[in-house]
Amino acid sequence: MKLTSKGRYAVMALVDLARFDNINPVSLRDISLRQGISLDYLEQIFSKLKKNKIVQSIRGTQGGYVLSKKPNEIKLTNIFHAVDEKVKTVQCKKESKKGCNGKATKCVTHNLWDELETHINSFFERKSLDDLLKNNTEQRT
Amino acid sequence: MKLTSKGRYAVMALVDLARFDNINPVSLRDISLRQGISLDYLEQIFSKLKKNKIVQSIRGTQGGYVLSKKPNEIKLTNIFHAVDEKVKTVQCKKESKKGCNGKATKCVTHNLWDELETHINSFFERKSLDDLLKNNTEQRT
DNA sequence: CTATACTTGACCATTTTAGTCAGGTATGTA
DNA sequence: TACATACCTGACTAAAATGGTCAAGTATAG
Repeated sequence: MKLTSKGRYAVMALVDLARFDNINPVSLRDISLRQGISLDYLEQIFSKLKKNKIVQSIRGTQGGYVLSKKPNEIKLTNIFHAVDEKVKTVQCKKESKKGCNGKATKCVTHNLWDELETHINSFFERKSLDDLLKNNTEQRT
Repeated sequence: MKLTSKGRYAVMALVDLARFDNINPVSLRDISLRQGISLDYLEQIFSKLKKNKIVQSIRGTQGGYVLSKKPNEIKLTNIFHAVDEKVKTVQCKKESKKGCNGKATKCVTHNLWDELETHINSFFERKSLDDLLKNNTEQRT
């Protein structure tokens, strides 16, 4: 089980954005430099964040991105969902009530993964961008 | 983030084992047939489980594997650890106190992933093979 | 002595990841 | 109006991880 860097980058970029977008729109180039993330990759990520209405874009010179909601309204769940970072625990398709792996019965672990998914998602559901902002400010020296 | 099938197979196989090993050692061939997991792949998995003293092997005709502890003493944590299924959240090396991604400061999300890891591990820590056995027995019709 | 079943290690196809590259298009400013 | 900035899109790709297979053993019960 692992968390991909796409999700991590998305969170890092949004924290960065949240810190500066009350002044001006923030360009991806700035985020790229500050966070050490490839510009081209950021563009892919922001394209998804935009589709999911987490950020808004402002084109042209001096353009950039701004959050489309307040930091405390943006849950990590929303971010991960936007960039397709999802907790995939089981392959067994949920639709097929019959069972998993072509067996007649549910595989013995089916319920386990369901529980796990719920457990993890509850964590992401609780955390908002705002929480991270605070946390980070405290840490700065 | 996803859970690989190696971890899932390991749990499935061990539940199977726990159900039958009080009678005879259970051969991988039987598990393979019952659970629909490739025999060759099972061998890889059991090699690791054995190294981590979760199962014992008995060679020869009528041989097979048995659990080396009681089901309630085998936590999911142990199983996942044995088959190298770990929750990898951050790439930033923990050793290098300096920071992540070559930055001078910790990346803003560093603590977040640590928290998440703890959160997930606590789930696996609570669950034992025994829990799954009960759960499964109840479900059988 | 032979069938069964564990043991080991090399190998491989496919998929996913983490990007890069090459073009655009829109728009504020000079 | 020109042009620099910055968003936008899609195709492409190297490297790693995944989910196995294959081959050649070794140990032991019967």
